[in-house]
Amino acid sequence: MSLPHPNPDQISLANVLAVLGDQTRLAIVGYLARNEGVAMSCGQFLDFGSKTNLSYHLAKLREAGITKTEVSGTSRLISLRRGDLDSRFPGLLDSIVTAARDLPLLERLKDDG
Amino acid sequence: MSLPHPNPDQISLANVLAVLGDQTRLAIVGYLARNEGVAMSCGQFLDFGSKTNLSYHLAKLREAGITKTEVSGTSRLISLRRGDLDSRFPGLLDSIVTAARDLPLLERLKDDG
DNA sequence: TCCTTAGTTCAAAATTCGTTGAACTATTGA
DNA sequence: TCAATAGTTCAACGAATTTTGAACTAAGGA
Repeated sequence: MSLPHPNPDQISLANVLAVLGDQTRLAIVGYLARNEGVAMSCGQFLDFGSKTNLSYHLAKLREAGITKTEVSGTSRLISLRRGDLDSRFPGLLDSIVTAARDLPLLERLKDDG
Repeated sequence: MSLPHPNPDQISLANVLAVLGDQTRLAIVGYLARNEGVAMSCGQFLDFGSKTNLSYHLAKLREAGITKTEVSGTSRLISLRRGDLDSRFPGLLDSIVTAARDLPLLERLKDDG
């Protein structure tokens, strides 16, 4: 129930890379980056997999320190931990998100700019 | 015997991240980056694992397009494919190598600058 | 030619990962 | 209170990954 997040200094580079080395999670992060500022709930990602499956991938992202998950009523709001990632691994998130721009899975959700 | 390498356009972001999301391979890349220009053979990395195990990890790095392996007599010379990586994923390698600078495994080999 | 050095390949074992459905919790709204 | 919505947890399963030792290849030097 408590949704544990690692502290910034507990975020490990190898783990961040391993967690992002998966098509589904990379697509989720690409989508979050492209819509930074907009509140995202788990349901936004149903194109990427089943509800159960997304719960698994979103937990991996949270546990790696890549995303923040806030409980809001019956849903959860998911966002990138951009500040923490940028200060811990300068330039990493930007280079990944840029390179992920036209990944096949992401194309499915290209309804924005 | 032939040591196949992927073409630059065959290098996949998710695969690069997955392959680097491993302590041993990340340490190898960190060491290669720190000694760019110096010819490296597999034996340089024996501190990171057994001969067999290194052969496995070095093959993964080569197959992902991260390193180049050239046969030279009885040994192989390993180098980063920096140009290919930089043009395909700008900034990625630098941010990873910078962030990997003081990774525990790498400390073992800190005999250089 | 024979030995050594450098590294690969193979098969087996151990581990970890991704996906699934069924059952569950918690919040909201009627 | 009752039902619907949003998401989690659990156990199970197959697939992929890592690690290991034993056997192998290929080049170089004595």
